[in-house]
Amino acid sequence: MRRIALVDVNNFYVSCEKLFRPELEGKPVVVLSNNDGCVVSRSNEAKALGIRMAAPWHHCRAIAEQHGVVAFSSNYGLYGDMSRRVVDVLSQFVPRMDLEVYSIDECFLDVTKQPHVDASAWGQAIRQRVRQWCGLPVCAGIGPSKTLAKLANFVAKKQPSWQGVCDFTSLPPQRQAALLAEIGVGEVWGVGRRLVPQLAEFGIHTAADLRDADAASLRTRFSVVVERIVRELRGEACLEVEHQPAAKAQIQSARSFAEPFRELEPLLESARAHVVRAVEKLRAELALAGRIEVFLETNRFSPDELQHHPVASENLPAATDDVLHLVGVATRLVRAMHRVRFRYQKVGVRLLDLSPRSGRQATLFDDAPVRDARRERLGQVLEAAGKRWGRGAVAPGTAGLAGERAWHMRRGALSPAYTTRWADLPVVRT
DNA sequence: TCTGGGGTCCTAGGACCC
DNA sequence: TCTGGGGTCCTAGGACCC
Repeated sequence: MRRIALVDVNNFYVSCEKLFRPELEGKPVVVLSNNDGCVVSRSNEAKALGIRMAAPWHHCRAIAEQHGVVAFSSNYGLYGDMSRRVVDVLSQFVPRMDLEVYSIDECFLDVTKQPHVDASAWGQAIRQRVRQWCGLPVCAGIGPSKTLAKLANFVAKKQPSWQGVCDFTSLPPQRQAALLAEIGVGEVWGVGRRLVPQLAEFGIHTAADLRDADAASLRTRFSVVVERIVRELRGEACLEVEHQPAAKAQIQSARSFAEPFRELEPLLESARAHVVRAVEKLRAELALAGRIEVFLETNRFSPDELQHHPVASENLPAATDDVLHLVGVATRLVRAMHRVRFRYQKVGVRLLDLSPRSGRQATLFDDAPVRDARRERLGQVLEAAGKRWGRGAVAPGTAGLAGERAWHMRRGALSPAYTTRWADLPVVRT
């Protein structure tokens, strides 16, 4: 039987912030999304106050003030660095081949080949070492499939008696069934809020109900995805632990503004900056884009606002990572979509049809290998400058330089870059 | 006043081809 | 008046994840 562990950090972003602010222990703390828009991480105390995941922050203001909730803007530099440290520790417990970094705060570990008799003790050892070396609390769930590992992790987190580790594989079948019967079907990985009421029509309310449902008829009614969830719940590993991340199919850069704009110019600047950022990511992927898409959005949440959500895209004559060419195309697309009567709240750029850079395809009428070489050199220089002085330090004309943009985002409560900037290192007093 | 950003996968349906 | 069968490719939309 396969044995797969899911290890994740509890309340990850909040735990990172609390690590450097120990006086916040026991206090309600939240971390907000970009633009300080939504709550994306909550301490247990904040959860207890009824602050919901993804709740708009301005809806929580009253309760936050009343209970002294401490809010942070998201500090992805810090979280990314802490994430790498956790992965480093986990790599000591399984070969790199058997480790999948699934998200910024979660890893799947394939422990099938591990010789330990007692997976719970092994999980406790992981907890102890991550706590000691990174200062972060983690939980572990172990199951015969990824879906059951996820559920075991959920159980380990919710029920204190497990002490943060639940090995589903070691439980007798009746005990497994009883656990699954306590868990709402919406907690199952892959069952979202739309599916819950539709499954209820089939009399499926708990994880146990879903496991025991007729897989074939669910496939007909829904899709192969739901069928696969059923099989995974039965202990059949349909999903592998993938140690190598799959090549990206698309790259996106988009942001809401602090204030909406009618004018063309800030939209152009923003779109160009998104192209620059997307190309940075593209180059980091060692990939080329075959198509670019640009979109504008008005404020979807405002019923009084005139709505406009145009999308425009263009196939590129040859797959490219040429930032100047892409800026030119994006500029043209934004100009064509923009209408002055709307107040735009968001601009975004997507690079699609990605292909590996090594497989670069010249066009039939490729007339300018010399220009290509110069453009390539320019791309490298921009990339190096961005790494050295920070993103947006150097940008193609009128992409707007960092620090002087009218369309910045709100980030009112940002914590220091404790682990990634010398000036922000915490000082230890003796 | 104030509602994130970045992804993936699946399916249905239309256009088109032989 | 009759109007196949099989296939690909593309796009839009829906659902999910963190």
